[in-house]
Amino acid sequence: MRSQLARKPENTYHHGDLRAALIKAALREAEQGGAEAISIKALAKQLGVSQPAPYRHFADREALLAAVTAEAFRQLSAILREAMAGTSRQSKLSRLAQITLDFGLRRNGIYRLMFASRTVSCAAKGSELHEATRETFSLVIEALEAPAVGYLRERQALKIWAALHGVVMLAEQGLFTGEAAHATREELVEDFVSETKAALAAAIKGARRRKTTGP
Amino acid sequence: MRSQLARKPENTYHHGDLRAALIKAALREAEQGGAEAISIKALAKQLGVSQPAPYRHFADREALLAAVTAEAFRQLSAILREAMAGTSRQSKLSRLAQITLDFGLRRNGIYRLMFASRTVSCAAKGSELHEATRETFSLVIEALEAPAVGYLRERQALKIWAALHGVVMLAEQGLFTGEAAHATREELVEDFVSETKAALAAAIKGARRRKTTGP
DNA sequence: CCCGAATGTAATAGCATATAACTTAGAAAG
DNA sequence: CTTTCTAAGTTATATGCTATTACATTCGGG
Repeated sequence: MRSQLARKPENTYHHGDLRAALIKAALREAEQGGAEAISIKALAKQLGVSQPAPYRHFADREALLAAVTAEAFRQLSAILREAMAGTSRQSKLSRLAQITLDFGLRRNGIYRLMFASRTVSCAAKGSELHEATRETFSLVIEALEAPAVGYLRERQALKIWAALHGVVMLAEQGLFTGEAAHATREELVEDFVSETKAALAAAIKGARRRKTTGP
Repeated sequence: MRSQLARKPENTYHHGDLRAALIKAALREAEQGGAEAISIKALAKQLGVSQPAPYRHFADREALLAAVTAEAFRQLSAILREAMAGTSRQSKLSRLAQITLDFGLRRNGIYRLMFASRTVSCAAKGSELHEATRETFSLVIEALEAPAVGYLRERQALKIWAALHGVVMLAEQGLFTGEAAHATREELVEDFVSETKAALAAAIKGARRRKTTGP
């Protein structure tokens, strides 16, 4: 492995680490315009290499997009993990939710790349991208700290995760800026957080009862 | 205005209604591959006209996408409206939710065009597309039949609408097909539906109390 | 030191968007 | 009925992106 130089070290035939540089630059491009804003040609020009050079590292555009998307998921995971580290047990979920919302709105191009493209759904099971997405989701389950049976937690995790993405989506569409938006995105997210907690608590209670009194 | 013929009436210089035919054909293309699958050139070929012909009806590709997206929203509205017509007051919301989920999964290319592209968020306030999206959303509010103050209904409508789209998104990503998917998409949607109803009922109760006992 | 693999370049094919200049059909006015 | 104007379509072309092929260079291991 060579060191991860962001730029070509000037007048050298080889770039240093073109693969990493491509992903980094592509992420920057996608920041505004999403996947559509990622152009192999433009990236090559930016990095001072010839157009076909990127094809030495990625089979085609889709492969680059997949790698970029995986990197984006890892970044989100890192942000979430760090934020949740210094947070009390009971406010972990709220923090995860608000940070995801913020990420989805501020870095919306990236967000669309991650959740709204076909790239993800086409990712094979063992692929880098597939692993990255599952790892992010596992943080959601983690945030739902509770002495619950696995599948109860997973169900609530799925729900809060889904709700969260829905809010980002609608916010993007401008459904909150309308004349009759009597709730902020943050409020809605907080609603979902508390409903999730309540539902999980109720489910646990129900499960215990069934366990002690029999099925 | 000329009649809305789907195909070119053979050997005529003019098409008949190229604009409508383009939207129809584009919608068919997007069914599988989303917005990316829509190619002006390919559409022109399909309809038997020259490549630049579509530009007489749409300024550029974006404009065509916007029109197609608006049409998709109108179709969804029509489906929802029809389904809800013959449904009891209390199961309207559930029906709307399940039908939207089904639409999002079966016609996923179209769905991504509607909710996951930048086309919608860029739509100007008075535009055809903007109107179409707001009309669809108004059906959600309508489905939440309840003697509630407007903004209470709207808040819950936003929530269920968001949650719904999140479920579609995750389903697309394959988060339900994993080894540990202990809940179907339909079950999650039903969860959201009942939680929404409960939350709305609670909110109404709270509002009444504040009204009678003072703020 | 040399050879092979990895990585980059130049040239080019193919497809899509979009524009310009020209043509035709149809309708409206005289 | 003819003239004329406009909407709608055509051919030709410029530009930009993806991707492939054949060739060149660098680097590291034997």
